[in-house]
Amino acid sequence: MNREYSPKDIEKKWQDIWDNEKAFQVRIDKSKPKYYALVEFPYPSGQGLHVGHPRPYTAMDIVSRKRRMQGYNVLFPMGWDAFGLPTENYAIQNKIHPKIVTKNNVARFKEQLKSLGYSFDWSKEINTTDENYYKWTQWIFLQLFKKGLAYKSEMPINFCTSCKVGLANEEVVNGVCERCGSEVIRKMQSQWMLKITEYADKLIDGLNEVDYIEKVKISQKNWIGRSEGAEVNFKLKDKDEILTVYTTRPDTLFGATYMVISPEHPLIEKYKADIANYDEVAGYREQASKKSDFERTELAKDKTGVCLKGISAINPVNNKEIPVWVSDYVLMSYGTGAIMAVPAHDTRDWDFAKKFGLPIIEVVAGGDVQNEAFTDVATGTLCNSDFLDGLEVSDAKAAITKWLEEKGIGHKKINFKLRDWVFSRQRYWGEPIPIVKCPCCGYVPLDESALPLRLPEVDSYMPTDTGESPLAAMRDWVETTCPKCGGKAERETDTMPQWAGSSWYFLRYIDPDNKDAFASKEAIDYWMPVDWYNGGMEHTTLHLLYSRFWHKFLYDQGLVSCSEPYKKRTSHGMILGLNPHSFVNQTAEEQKRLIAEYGSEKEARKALVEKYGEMAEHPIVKMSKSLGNVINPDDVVNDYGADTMRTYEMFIGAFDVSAAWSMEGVKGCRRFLDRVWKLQDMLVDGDTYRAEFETKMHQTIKKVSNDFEELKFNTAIAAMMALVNEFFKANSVTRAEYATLLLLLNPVAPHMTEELWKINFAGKGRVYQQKWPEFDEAKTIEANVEIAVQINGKVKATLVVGLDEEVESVKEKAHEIKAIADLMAGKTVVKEIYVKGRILNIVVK
RNA sequence: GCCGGUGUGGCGGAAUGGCAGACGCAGCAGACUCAAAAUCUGCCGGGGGCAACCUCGUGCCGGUUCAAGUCCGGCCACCGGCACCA
Repeated sequence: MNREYSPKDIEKKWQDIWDNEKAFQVRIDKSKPKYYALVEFPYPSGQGLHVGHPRPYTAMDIVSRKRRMQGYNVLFPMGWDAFGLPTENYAIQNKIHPKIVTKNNVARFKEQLKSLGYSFDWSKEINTTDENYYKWTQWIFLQLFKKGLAYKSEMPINFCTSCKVGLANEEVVNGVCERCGSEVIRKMQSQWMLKITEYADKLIDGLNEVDYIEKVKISQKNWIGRSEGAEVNFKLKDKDEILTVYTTRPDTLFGATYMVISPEHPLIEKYKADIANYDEVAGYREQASKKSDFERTELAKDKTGVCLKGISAINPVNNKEIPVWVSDYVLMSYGTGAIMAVPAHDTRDWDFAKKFGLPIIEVVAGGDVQNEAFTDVATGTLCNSDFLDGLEVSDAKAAITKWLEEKGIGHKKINFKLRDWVFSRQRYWGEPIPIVKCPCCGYVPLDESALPLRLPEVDSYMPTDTGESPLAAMRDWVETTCPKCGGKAERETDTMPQWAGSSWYFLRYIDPDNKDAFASKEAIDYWMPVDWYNGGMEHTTLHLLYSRFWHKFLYDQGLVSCSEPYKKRTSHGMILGLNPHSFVNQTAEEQKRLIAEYGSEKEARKALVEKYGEMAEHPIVKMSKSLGNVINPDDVVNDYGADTMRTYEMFIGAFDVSAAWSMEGVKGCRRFLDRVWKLQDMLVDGDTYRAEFETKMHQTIKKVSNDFEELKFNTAIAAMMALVNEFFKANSVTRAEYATLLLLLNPVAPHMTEELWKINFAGKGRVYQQKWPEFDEAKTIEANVEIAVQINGKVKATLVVGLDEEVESVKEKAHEIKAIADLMAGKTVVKEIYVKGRILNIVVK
């Protein structure tokens, strides 16, 4: 009898052994195929590790460990995305330097991650707030600046009227300040911008060469929002002026009954004198500018606007005079800031036309345009459109575009929803932007030798009431000399957004201590691209887009050797908690009691909603302190062990779907590991698989190997559980069988399997040094199989046949079964379908 | 409104168009125990039948097929994201 399974006694021990043996440290080794596995590095928040963190980490740890056993040189690094708001806010509240807060949080996170036994190469640890790291973030910014991809622009920021502080989007909740609940307005501020729009096409096209899960590709494409249409010039009546619009529906040009320009459109000021109701228009513009983003969206359905009296336009296709309106449903930031309105075939124009009594002219037949806009482009033919009449929409688009180009009044045009990236934050805890503003030379970049531009010590991290960064108050830091002319100049006081550090971190892991470059050419050529990158769905648009943009830029500068940073991208689901207030999460007794108390389940549910609010209807919710359903990973590791934690995180459900935590489920996984431990007491000699286990062994190796590659960890573990159950039934396991089981299980439960290996297979080294088990396809197939015999598609009997048995023999045997014979009595066989090794379906009449 | 996802036992969830419910949890029964826990073994979708067995069953309605959770068409509900992008 071997000793009890006690994770506490073995887990720390193995973690130390791996550290001492430098088991997972890698260096460039051209004799082996490389494999770069990447997980999103965490933001080290004050709350410590959440049970959601280990899900992707364990998954990629499994992949990494398996790859090593398969002979790959695996890089699996970890670091800290440590600049950010929560740290800064915590620092403000507690008057502790964010550097210290970060240091403490990182220490805690690291200890927690270490306790889970991940095979990270800690020698490559990075931290975005280290000056040796952000030196290179700043360096890349300078390259962008030098190539004209970083520029300054007036942009609105969120500004809290009470705190008098600029807010990040995530600090604005339902249009009010997250902290004080006061109104948030938009305030214009000069901001650094990155010209990501220049890479819009490349970012779409690049998706064709990478292996991302489909929904990630779709969301990237949607975010970039490429649309094809045309720009059309409208003449203003009695003026030498052209108003250009962008439209995706040039085919509906004959239905344009008015035009709309954005409140910010320069036309208003230019023709101020001609606009009879200028005061009204200016008032409307004023009102629109005050509207917060929240109001703009909330009031989306209710259209507002003012007609420009004294100004009108000419529709170029029929020379009809049409009015020009101003409305905030037209955005200055998309297209030309002006539209032609076709109320019959655009929902927004239709709403506006109905409200202001503007004419609606049908130009695509097929709908009922007086009652509803007809926007279907797949059906319908053109009407009331002169030379376009009778054409399908797509043909009409081509015809009118050609016509416009011939007449010189319009041309084909592609537009993107993607906007340039607002790269400034009026905050302290971020990378300083290495730019100096000189009264003579304008914006001047620091010399590369001046990097890193360190964050200075300040007295207060609180943003200023002008909306500027706290750095602005540091006069002796701000006041500097111009690198170009040597005259007096001021430093940029904005810092970079949190996205900056994470836009290139995978490049630093491969050569983290390099002093001369962000990474050496040799390291880049060997390790890049990332072979498999897993992360959360919440980062599939922005982070992925931003980092691909930076990488493509570096590629264009010849600084990296591949145009896409990530070969493969997958996503994991969130870990949620059970809502303790929800009816369905009550125990059976409690449910009965509630039904008795309130008369019916419906009434009981209603009562719970009254008591706990709408949330009570949702059985699965985000973990929150107020609900008391937060699970602390440390507790799970303490009570059940890291291996159980890892196993459960993988067994909880399909990897890409959200799952609710269950402590009962954790216990089940611990029981499974206990059984694996106990198997050593059933160990019998045998260097091979026993005949009766051979198929099962090969099947399990195949299943586990394939499932680990496809992120189907739950079914891989289920297969191992089933195998263990078989050994228990036999009350024995051979050494060969047990060894294979331990190797298969090692990526999931590395500590326990190393310990069992050491106890039972002494002298054979570590599990992490072993080869991954192989299977023989031929041996995964059973010689004899049980098939189902159906009559008219319904299973009536089962039958054991040889896999390669002749069809006639199978049929013969089936007809001999009494139940089948009885059912067929007096019927004629229409046909019989035999699917090899699966089913025999006899169709009778 | 648009995009994406999900819907299967009491619960988490399995099922290349081929025996729905693998594996786990909870539950029930038995073994062990003075007893309980732990452990081991068995049962475990609903309805009917003493039983062999019959019958219904994968959100709803229709279709394709010898055969549909799976494919096609039309809905419904919930979740996530985007949201006046012309």
